[in-house]
Amino acid sequence: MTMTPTLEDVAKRAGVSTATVSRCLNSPEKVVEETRDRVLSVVRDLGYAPNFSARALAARKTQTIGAVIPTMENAIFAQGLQAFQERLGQAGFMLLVASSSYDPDIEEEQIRALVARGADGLLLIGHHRDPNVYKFLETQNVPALLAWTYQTDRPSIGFDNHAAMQALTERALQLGHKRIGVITAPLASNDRARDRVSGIRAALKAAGHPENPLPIIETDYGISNGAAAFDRLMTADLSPTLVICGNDVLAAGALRRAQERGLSVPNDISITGFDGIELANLVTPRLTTVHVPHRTMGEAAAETLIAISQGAWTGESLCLPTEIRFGETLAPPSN
Amino acid sequence: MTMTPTLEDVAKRAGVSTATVSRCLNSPEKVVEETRDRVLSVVRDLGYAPNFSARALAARKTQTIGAVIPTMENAIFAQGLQAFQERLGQAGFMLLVASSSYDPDIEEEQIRALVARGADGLLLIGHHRDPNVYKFLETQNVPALLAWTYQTDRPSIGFDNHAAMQALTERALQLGHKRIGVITAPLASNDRARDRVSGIRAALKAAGHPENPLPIIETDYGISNGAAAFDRLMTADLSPTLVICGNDVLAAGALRRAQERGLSVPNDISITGFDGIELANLVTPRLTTVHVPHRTMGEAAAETLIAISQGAWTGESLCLPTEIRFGETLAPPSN
DNA sequence: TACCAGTGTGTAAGCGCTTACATTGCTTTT
DNA sequence: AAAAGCAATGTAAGCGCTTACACACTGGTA
Repeated sequence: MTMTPTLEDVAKRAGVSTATVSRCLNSPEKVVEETRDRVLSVVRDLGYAPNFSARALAARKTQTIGAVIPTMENAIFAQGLQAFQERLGQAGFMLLVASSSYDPDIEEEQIRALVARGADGLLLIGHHRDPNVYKFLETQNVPALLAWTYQTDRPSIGFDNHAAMQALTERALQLGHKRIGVITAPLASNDRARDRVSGIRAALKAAGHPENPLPIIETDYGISNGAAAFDRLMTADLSPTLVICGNDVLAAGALRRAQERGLSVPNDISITGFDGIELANLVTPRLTTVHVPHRTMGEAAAETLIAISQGAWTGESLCLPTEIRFGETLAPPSN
Repeated sequence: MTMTPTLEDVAKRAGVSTATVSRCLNSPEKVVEETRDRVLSVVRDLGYAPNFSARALAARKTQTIGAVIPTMENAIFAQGLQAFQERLGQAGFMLLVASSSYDPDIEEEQIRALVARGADGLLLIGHHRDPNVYKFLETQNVPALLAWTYQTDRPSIGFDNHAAMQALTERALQLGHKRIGVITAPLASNDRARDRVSGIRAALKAAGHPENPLPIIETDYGISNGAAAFDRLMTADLSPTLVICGNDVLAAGALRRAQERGLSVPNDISITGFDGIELANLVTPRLTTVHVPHRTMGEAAAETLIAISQGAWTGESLCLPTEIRFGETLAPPSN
């Protein structure tokens, strides 16, 4: 097994010191052209690539940003993350991604792993986590930016889940809906979902609705889960005229099952989503949903994190506007 | 600014040597319980986290696997990658992801970056790339596993794009289709797309079809792109009775536009997809498509890469079976 | 009692880089 | 012609870990 070439190998072969080779690679303007050409051609011949660990150890920075997201399968995060990584790449940063499967313990583990790997900064989803995690990040001096949420007490970049869902619900209530069901992602491990549900409750309360018997079905992400949840909602005593879903995927599943059950949407029943992913426009009829600017958020997150890592940051959280996108799944109740 | 604690800080505070602290962390059974407890409690107090770069440098392995995928936004890769990373995580490996936006130069850059970061192995999508890239990987002694493709000359794990598409096309031809159009991802930068199109051509040839005037529209990933491509296909002289799409997303876009144009699918026109993502089942009517076992592939890829990195690998490429999933978008031509 | 194996720790030599500082050999300047 | 400045390069001290090896102690065993 051949050893992979090191800086020293290059230096020896080019007849210079390791310092000069290092300079050729990192600040070429400090080396006279002749030397530089010679060194670089040796680099090419040997197929030399710098050892990142050694470089990071010596230079004390990694040009790496870590992100822990709940899942990669979710189109929401994928799109934002893609934008995030593109922007990072432009600035010469790499992205380390880990996913937690919505499990706080796994998330903490991943955060520690990313910090250990020398991430210059971290992107985290949502705001709710064990205070020790935040303490740990402070001790380690690793800045963390929260996304998909908006908080004033920590650096964050996202939107107001509560207010957005409240606005959508109010709109629906104005149409006269009284019997309402909710399908949401599991609340225990998902603060965005909780914020959205609290937005629904706030709207109900403001409209003077009885608040107790709000049927809520919690289920994992997935179209078929949305469909199953819809069934459960319909077998409850009260058959709703409006089903508010915590995200578009669940809504798409609910919509499909409604149609399979012979219900006409929105004539017999209204259904709303949240997120505004492409899927919302693809189903028939198109979903009425809350549109979230994912790309913008991802790009802004990258810029913010880079700024933080360079010590140039104002410390302001950013709240992006969301907007209700009207499809054809929301209408006044028929009875 | 407080310095983050090092092994030595812990050692000093616990009154032991750095070697002992290191042992407590990496092979606890070698340290007597009393010492270990003392050390670990100091670790906790100080919020110590090992410096990964230093560890990697000293131990000469990173427990990190890199992956370069064309895009994160694509549900196909997302699902496989999620499975990949889950399996890696179980084995104590981390995943470094980079995306290339389907650009070979960017891909090469990303590969170099991942290698420099000490990836113990790489997951790459597809097989076609500059020979120098493979040479570089060999020089660096970094094993690479190709996925979403099946090749016998290099370690790979995937499926036969050509054969799968050929099978689907043959099936369609048996129904009597004569006028056929194709919508595909850009061929230049995507060997899977090329393989699929060559599968179509092979089927046409085998069935004795004239091969030259096969209208092919190349377009980027995206539902609206699929729709636009469908329009272009229909404005061509020959209006097809069958539109074969290179992936489900393009197919979904084509389907939607067909319906918007007042065409009944599959009565007036048949449309097929490829990939078998959830989307295929969500549209109405459901897509007839080729189903690819993404999770299985992702998991197998993880296991293979771990095996390779531990020197325990048989060297066999793996070809997973695909299967035609019949929805309701394929039927005999009406005229 | 002297010897040994076994166990728990310490010592110290790297791992492959970066970078502050020292050195060399020119040009300029005075 | 000597002093000074400057540009290009070399020297070597780490960065924070892992781990081979050395060492000290224990409790058998001969």
